[in-house]
Amino acid sequence: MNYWLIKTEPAEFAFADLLRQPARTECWGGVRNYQARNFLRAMAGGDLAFVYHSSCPEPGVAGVVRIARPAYPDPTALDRHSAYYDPASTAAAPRWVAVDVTWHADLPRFVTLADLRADRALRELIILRRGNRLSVTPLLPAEFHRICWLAGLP
DNA sequence: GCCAACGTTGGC
DNA sequence: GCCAACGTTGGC
Repeated sequence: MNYWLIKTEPAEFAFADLLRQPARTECWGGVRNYQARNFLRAMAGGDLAFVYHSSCPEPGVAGVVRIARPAYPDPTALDRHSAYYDPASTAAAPRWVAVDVTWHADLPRFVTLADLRADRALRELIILRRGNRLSVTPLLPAEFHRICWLAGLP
């Protein structure tokens, strides 16, 4: 079991929007950074990930998803009408990947960015590093469980 | 391979 | 809107 943190802009797609998707499942694509892509590739079915809201009035951790389907070619990269279309990616040689994520748990408490920064146990969290921009990052099991605790999960 | 220019991210 | 930080691009 591996643990992850994935970013989204809630104005585009918020954690709560998962509840309105068929089977509470969404294709998580559009990642266009090689390091983040490699983390997507490293995900296994059943892994858990926090969904983090960024570029919004209250940045922070909003919920937990489970990886329902591991990496496959990102359909948005091949779709001419998608904002994430990449002409350098082809069906024969796909450059980008997506995973499917399924709703796993709501959080009793929204964990703000300030909460994360204030917690000494989370000092090494990748997204707290200066200048970090990765939209997909791994979490240590201890970090995952610490954030669960901050969120009021059992 | 270097590196300047440019674009993007994301908190504030 | 600002700006720091970083990734990518492309000329050389």
